[in-house]
Amino acid sequence: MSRKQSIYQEAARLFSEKGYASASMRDLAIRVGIEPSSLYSHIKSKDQILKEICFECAHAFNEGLERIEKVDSEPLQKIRALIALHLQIAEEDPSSIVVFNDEWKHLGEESLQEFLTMRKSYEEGFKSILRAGKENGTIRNYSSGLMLNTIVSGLKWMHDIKSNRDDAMKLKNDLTDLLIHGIKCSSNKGKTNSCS
Amino acid sequence: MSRKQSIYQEAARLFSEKGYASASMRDLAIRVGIEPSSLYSHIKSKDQILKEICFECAHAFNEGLERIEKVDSEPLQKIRALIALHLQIAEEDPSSIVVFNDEWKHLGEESLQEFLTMRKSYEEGFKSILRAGKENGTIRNYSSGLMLNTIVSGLKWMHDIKSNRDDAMKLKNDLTDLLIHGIKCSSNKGKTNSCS
DNA sequence: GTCTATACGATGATAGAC
DNA sequence: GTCTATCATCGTATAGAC
Repeated sequence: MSRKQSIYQEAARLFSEKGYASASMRDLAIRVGIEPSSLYSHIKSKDQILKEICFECAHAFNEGLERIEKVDSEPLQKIRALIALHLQIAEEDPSSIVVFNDEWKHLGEESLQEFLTMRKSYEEGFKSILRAGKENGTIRNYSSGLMLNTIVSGLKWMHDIKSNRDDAMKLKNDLTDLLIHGIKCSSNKGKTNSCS
Repeated sequence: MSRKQSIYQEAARLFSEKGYASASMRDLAIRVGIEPSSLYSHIKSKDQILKEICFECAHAFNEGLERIEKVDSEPLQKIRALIALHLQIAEEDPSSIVVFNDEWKHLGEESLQEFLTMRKSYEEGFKSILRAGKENGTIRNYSSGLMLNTIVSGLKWMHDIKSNRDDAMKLKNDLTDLLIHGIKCSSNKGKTNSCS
């Protein structure tokens, strides 16, 4: 692993543990094992690190969404796939996802706008799928914003599940089922308007 | 409102917006309308403000839980009451709840331990109710930690619902139903083991 | 209680030798 | 690329006049 990679990795861990504002470049240098000033041979600034971490995650979500949108399947199956996407991204890089979730507000003005635009775009795609499910009677008639926010928030604690737990797979399946049960229409013998 | 009260109120708003570490006493002084040094005639330190905000919320949750535990009602009804408690606390003081949710990790060593103990106690009470529901067949057989975390996380986004929205009540009811649907056993004609 | 003045440590970042 | 040395700035908090 290159020094640059190691800096980004340790930064994600540090930012996720202490928060971006409380994490100093001196802390980071210690973890990397060099002097603080040496960091700047590899990175431009502290803000730049935050920016890259946040946008890498944002791209992962938006690309995942695009992939899922293309598949021809039921809305409820697409929501399952989106939940799996969240769990997969969180499992692959738990530190980065915490930074993405909690520290994006420290992005600079211009980056922040771009970030929020990307988030908005993701949320709109997510809600479109929910709406399609409401229209064909497979998803309950709650506000799509309500369902979006509840599902996404309900997934945010999962990063602190150790992925080496032997029951990690069961946990992920159960969490998915719990959330799906919350929005799924209990199909009453094919009647499409059986949702409360 | 006393100056001290106004300092705490503005601090909660400031900390919730910028995060505890990024919020400076100079920022706070500007919002209150006095010089930074004057703050210290009313408060002991920045840490002290954080401490009071966090523990006030923590007490509200633990007292609410105790109240609910005493009532003689079905586990599922108690979970409904707990959800209502979260929504009520968030509605009463949205800024403080954000600080409670996101900034507790900046508490000092000794306060942090006490805070985590209180949280643990709340979580154990919450899980006991879930377990009772699993045992009498009204709540699905998921891990109680899984259900606890998903419900509590799923409620955390609600603070940015403006309480003056005319559909705020419907949103709260729908959110409650969504979460309850997730954990409720679909009762199959009285069979107690009808949970998947 | 509020002010002015200030102590003093920590911060992000740069300059320049090697 | 890494170091030592350093800068300018901002942080929390205190002292003491009014």
